[in-house]
Amino acid sequence: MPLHELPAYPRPSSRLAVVAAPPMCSSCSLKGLCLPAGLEAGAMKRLGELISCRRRIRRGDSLFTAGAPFRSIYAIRSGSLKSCVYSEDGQEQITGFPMAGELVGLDGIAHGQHVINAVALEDTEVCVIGFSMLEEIAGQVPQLQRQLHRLMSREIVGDRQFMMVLGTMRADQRVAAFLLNLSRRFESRGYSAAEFHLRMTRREIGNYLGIELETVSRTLSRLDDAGCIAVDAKLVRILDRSALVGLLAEPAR
Amino acid sequence: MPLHELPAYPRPSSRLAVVAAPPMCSSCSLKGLCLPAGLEAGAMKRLGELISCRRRIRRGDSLFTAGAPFRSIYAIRSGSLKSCVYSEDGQEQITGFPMAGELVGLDGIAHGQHVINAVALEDTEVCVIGFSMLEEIAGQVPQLQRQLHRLMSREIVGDRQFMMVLGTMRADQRVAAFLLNLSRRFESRGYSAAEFHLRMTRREIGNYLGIELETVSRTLSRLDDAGCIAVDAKLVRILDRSALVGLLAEPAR
DNA sequence: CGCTCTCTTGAACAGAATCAAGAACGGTGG
DNA sequence: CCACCGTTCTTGATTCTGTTCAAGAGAGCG
Repeated sequence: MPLHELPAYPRPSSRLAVVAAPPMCSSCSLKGLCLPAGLEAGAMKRLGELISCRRRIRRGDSLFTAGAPFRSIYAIRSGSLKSCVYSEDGQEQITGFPMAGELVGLDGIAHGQHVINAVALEDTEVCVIGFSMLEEIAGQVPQLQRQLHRLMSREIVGDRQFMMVLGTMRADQRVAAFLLNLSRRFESRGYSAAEFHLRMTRREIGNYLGIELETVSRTLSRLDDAGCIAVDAKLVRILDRSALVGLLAEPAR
Repeated sequence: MPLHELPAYPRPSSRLAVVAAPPMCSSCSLKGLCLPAGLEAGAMKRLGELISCRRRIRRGDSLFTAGAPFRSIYAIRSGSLKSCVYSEDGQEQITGFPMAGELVGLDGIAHGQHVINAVALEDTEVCVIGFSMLEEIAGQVPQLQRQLHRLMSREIVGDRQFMMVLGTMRADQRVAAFLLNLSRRFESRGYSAAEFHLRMTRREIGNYLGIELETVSRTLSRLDDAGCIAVDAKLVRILDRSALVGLLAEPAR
């Protein structure tokens, strides 16, 4: 069954935007990817205490916007987001497409208010984690502290590696790198690595990759013609993974 | 007196690469920028305890390389570095030019070993901060914990904002943004915002900005002709700051 | 059902890369 | 102190990748 038909998670029946039900990290299927990764039972219980509530964001709505006061970070339970920054003249730059199991909002720690915007690409649910409480408990539970640091560091590493994409790659390599990245992340969430649904538009992909939407479209068509992938609108199937990997190994721009 | 003639800090007379003398954050002129920023006396003392030693790196030598086990982070006392990642085929991507008062090595937390390389652009001195000890003391000193998180978050925010440069800007805008960024950072360290010395080559600037070194050279010449800046080899004077800022506001690529 | 947004594809154009050559600089050793 | 070498930098000519402009097809939504 293709990914886009799967209900990511059963919807709670409540229509409230904020869901009060205690989420319980220990029973969450994402615990291996998220903040509780590697925590022993006791530490996981402490972590559970501080997850005050869940919040649902409808497609197109913001989880937080630049300038908003920073109080919480968010663990994505289901769905996906785009995180983006805006220049003074309103130009958008998408800096990532966080998905289930990933943490967003870490940008707010620096100055006490968010610098980045997080917009839902589809209906999305997050666990709200009060940050001052998280810091307090992290001070008592070294495992949790370490995991928080690991995740922040991973963010830095990911950003740095993405600079390689923006700094050195041709358009077709950027698109290939993007598809391979999505594939890997879907796979580590238990979905197919070979077939997935793009939640973002060509324009958003292009913006993220530093190329125009027409170039994204053309590149996808060309990779399709070459038999590397099969594109049907937002549905992508990876037919020849090694060809994509090979593209990245090419001498580059 | 132009910046490049100023001795950044008095050199210790010892010729050893590792300097044992206790550095004392409280008396360091960079304490307002670095890890001790905002710490009260007690917390600063605890921080001082865990700075085991200083280390000097000669121009061209590495502070750490990708793959090296992660044990410490480093606070730059004087000098400057380039941090870079390499692809499997050896392609370099420079991800930043950290300077005095900034922290490097945070990339290592994620996987217990460094992912990034840090190479000295000039003779450089750093304070070595054992990370497990830092985490331990941060657990006891909330102020320090908060400051560590702030600095990691700042790293993330800076990376995201730099993606705007790589993703949306023309070559001349990238160069202008680069110069303005350097200017601001020199200024916050007490140096002139209008006149400074580039510690990196045109090739390194181009690599960082995702353009070719010829384009960097041409752009600098053009900005010079336009009267925005005066370039004499590695010495840059900013003559018309608002013109540079105006460039950034232009509709972009 | 019609509207808007998204996507694809083509043609012309432009900005930056590449190739090339010479000048300037910095370090080394005679 | 100066000649030499390699590296860095500048500048020009040419090429090419990707952008821009344009038009039509397709999909989603009220």
